[in-house]
Amino acid sequence: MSIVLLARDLGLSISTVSRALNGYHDVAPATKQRVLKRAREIGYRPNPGARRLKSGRSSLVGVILPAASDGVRFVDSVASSLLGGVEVELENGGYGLIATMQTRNDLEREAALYENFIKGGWVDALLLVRTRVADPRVELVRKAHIPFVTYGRTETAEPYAWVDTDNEKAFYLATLRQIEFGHERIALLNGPLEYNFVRLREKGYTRALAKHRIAPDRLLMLNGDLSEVSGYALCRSLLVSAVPPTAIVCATDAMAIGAIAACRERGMAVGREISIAGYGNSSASGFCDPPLTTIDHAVFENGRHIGQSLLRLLRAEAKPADIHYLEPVVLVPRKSDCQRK
Amino acid sequence: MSIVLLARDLGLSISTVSRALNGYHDVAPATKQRVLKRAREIGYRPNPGARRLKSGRSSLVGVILPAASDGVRFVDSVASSLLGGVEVELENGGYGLIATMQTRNDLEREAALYENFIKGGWVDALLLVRTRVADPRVELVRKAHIPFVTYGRTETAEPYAWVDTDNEKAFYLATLRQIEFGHERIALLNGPLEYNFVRLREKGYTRALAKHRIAPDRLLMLNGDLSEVSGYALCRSLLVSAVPPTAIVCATDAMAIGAIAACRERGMAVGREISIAGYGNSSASGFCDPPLTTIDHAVFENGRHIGQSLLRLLRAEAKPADIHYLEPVVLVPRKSDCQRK
DNA sequence: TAGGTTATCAAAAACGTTTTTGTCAATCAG
DNA sequence: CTGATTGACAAAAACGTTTTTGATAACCTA
Repeated sequence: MSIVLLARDLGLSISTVSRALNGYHDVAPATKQRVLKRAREIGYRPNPGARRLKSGRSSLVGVILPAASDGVRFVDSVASSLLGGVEVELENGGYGLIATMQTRNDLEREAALYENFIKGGWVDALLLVRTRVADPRVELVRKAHIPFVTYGRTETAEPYAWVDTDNEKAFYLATLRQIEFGHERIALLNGPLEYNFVRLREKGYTRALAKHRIAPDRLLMLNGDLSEVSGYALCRSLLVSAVPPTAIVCATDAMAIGAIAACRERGMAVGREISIAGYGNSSASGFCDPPLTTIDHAVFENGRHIGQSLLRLLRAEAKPADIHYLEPVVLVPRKSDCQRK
Repeated sequence: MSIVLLARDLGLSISTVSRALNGYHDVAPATKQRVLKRAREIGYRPNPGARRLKSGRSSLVGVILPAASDGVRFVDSVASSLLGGVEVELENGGYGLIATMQTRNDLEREAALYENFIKGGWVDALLLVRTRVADPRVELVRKAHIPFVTYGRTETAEPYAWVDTDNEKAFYLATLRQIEFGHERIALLNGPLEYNFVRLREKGYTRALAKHRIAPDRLLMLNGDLSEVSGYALCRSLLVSAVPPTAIVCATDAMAIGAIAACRERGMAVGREISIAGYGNSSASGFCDPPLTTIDHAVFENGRHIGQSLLRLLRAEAKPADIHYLEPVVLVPRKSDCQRK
């Protein structure tokens, strides 16, 4: 019974205190200041359950972090920066960010988890990460009539709010660089095809090839998970093939590091005899041997854009269809790729 | 008005429905089944705000994830596995896990954040990660009278519930291995001294030295953050010193990878001319050149222990003082360390 | 000066649960 | 057969807010 105590202490009614606290205009400026001051002194904190119950708002944005399975660990790669950026922006708008984990990743479980999270009424808006090409989550969330922003796009008819990194451009650039180095047999070590960013990276790759009239070779486009192990295994299989590639672009720095290990094992000098590029500009990428040519993308900035977008949606300042942001990428040239021998 | 709808539909009173749903014993088994069945059909979901408001329980455990600053990125390293383990166990007990981010890491902000999180009343229990030697958070949380478990220990008089990895043992083992290789000048690249695990790793290191009557050399015990950049910089400074070490044990695999890069730069063959070991058994550690000798610790298992401990605390099956678990570690020998030349 | 605005505050009704207390019949012990 | 116990349900009072509606006085306009 906290607000009544505060009201009694101030000699005011609960309603006036509530309205003062929530910045309504029908309370005298002097009283408002008095209430605010006393509330701070007394350490008054509105009960979020009660507030949520009455007003239907929780001032919280939610995100469900995908399971760490198959080497595709969202949390371990960019979550920290991304969510940091989101949080910073939301904080300005008076919102908080809560996350929960998705331990299993079968579809039924996933749907149930999202249902619970939304219907549970803990959050006012949602952030969807790791979007898939066909992603049932966006329909699910849309039906719940709760504002949401996706990090990464998906294939759906209805418009929705998204923020994404320019994956296609990234792989267009990386591939183009290899072509300019004189390479023609360029392999692509990519991730699981269900993810939308994987498709986009493939698209960028093929577009670069097409520009220079190089026929894409299906045998050079391999898909694994995004881990070092996978990069190692796929690269190995490439190297023993009849006509091995002279350059390899990888979906992640981790894969590239695995690929480098595979080359080393076969006695091939990466950055001299074979060309390798990664993606992500991970902290390790500058310290492997040779230092990895990679793509830098501003994850934190993406997070901030997401945060701003969520606020605009929550304040009804914009419609989902109006919110699209594509973060540019920049190629970081280092020593792992080279002129064709 | 959801439970009243359900009650009306069933021709029962709200109280009976509520008691049936919450498994009280004063409702006939037949009625209970009927209620449960209909509730599932109708898709009834108790409003968590209302429940929390009335009962004071939210069935949620919270964790605040530290900011990604100074290269010390908790989220990016172990959070995914750890929280996965926690979640899996909590789920069995009917609890959920929610996390929020700590974007700034000054002490006042931190205290305010924890205050809000607890007093806000969103969670029934707390998980504290990244414990420091003197950690104001445990006092803060204790005073709030909310059950909590720490991942990592801290120095405090009062007993508390903790789960930890055997950091001391890990560095005892890693250092011992170097000594057995014949090394005497063994450097330690460690993290920020404010963290408790950093102290413990130092302790393990000095204990191993002491066992073989090697005087610890302060000039060989360096502290940075836990990143590749830091490992690189610190190793570099060591190599140009008057009497460089012949072996280096590092607080993280990332630091070790940085250190390897520094050695390579100076033309020193790691694993032949100089001995380097890491910690964490990160996915990259097996693929660097040379593959890194490191320490494996079961993060997911730790998470499960934390989850179980939280449940025991929440059910008042145990006192905090009774909950202590030290996860064993295992050394993973690879090629980055070697006999002294 | 009379009637209508406006500014400032208060009363009271919700929001959807849980929990305490109460009711009524059926069962039991002696 | 009677008084006490138990089993199964219902009534109603909270929990701490927000919001709708009302009230009062002070201020305008004509």
